[in-house]
Amino acid sequence: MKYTSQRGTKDILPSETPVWQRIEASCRRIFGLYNYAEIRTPVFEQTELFSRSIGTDTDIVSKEMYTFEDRGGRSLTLRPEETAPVVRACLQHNLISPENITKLWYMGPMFRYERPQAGRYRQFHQAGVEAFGSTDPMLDVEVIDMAVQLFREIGLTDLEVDINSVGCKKCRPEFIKKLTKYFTDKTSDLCDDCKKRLVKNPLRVLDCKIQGCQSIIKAAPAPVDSLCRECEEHFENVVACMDEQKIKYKINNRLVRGLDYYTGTTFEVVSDKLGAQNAVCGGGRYDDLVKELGGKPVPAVGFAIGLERLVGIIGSDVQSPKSDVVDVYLIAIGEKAKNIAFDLASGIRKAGFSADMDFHGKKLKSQLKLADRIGARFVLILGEDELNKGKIVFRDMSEGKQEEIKCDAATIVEVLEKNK
RNA sequence: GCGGCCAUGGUGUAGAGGCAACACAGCAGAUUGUGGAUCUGUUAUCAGGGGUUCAAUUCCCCUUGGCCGCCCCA
Repeated sequence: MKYTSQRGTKDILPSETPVWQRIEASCRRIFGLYNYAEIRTPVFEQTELFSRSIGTDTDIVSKEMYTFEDRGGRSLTLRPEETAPVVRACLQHNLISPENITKLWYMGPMFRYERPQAGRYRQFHQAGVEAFGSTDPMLDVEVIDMAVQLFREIGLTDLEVDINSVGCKKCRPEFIKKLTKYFTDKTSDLCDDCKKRLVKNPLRVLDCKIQGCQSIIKAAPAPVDSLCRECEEHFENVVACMDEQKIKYKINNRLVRGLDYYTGTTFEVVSDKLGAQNAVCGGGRYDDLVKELGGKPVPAVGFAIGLERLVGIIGSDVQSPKSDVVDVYLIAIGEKAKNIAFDLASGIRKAGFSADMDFHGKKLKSQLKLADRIGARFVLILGEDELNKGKIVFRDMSEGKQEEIKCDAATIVEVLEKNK
């Protein structure tokens, strides 16, 4: 094969689009129920927007961005995530302020240059929300609840919500200091990766799955124990509100996210049906990002859902919806009949019935076979005999009965309405 | 960026150092213009390049791609 889709990219074929459409419809519905409005931003932005917001030392920025120079010498990057572009758009169009709440949702392709594997692609799709303008813990819970409701609507069970707090600008540095101190005299017992992490991003050591490290991590200080008063109070309120709303969750004090802009609450929704990449949804608070990108300080919470992963979970346990059937299949024999059929098809469609016909000049038998295969409910047959009589055969495919009716669009539509 | 496994018709799979097999799908046909069943026929330079050999699709190497894992993330 000469041309194939590029590494890490995938065609979503007609057999799969119904699942996608269902998910997309659910997203629209649920986000709408919470009064979030859709926003669409370009797929590329100036590179600096991402390096500034996500953090220069993160994996995303240091090695996963699709960055290129355009003909005008600008450094552009295909968006690896959507939070920064949404903030940029909000600032550019004055959509947010500290005094008002702005609730937005988005859906679309993201790009990250990584080795593809289960649940990971170079072009993948996310649907997400961002709520600006309040530090209210209840807003955190609203956002989490929205994700939970969405998954429920889609019919997913046995998902787990993990939450944690990574602290703010004030208490996080303190915690990192504490953590580094705890690990320094134990470095030799840590795995090689963790030794690197300890220097690059000490928080990530908490996330290590290696057994040897686990035993050390167990006794390590947890972020929740080092929160400042505001962060602690905020987190307690989030948890209390989750309880009140009866949203099931697990406090996971090893949950650390890889994007620098997160502050306070972080959460993930994980599924055990996904293999190594088990998070379907990730999010949290980012109270400093708007200011860092040049706006007034406006706190925010949001999440992103990985649509491929969602499809990955659903694919197995939800029956794929039946493909749409066509109402009428027109069978014409001969050029003259074909012309008339073409015209009739157009009239039938105008009345709101779907119609299709043959473009191969096949025999009656083959055309009938085709009509059967595509699931046509009715077939119209126009051959020599009918043509001479000014009639057309109207055949009900499931009954196997047929009758001759007058060959004009109005009569056909009338009969269709009657048989609906 | 690193590691493991893999690469045969449209699809899913066999196969063996010397004629590439089977199933499904597709198309055509089984007496004139009637679908779903059955039967018949038909569909492959065995991913690309190099090497070993009288002979490679089979063995070896490289490349590319796929799947999975690490890292990280959705």
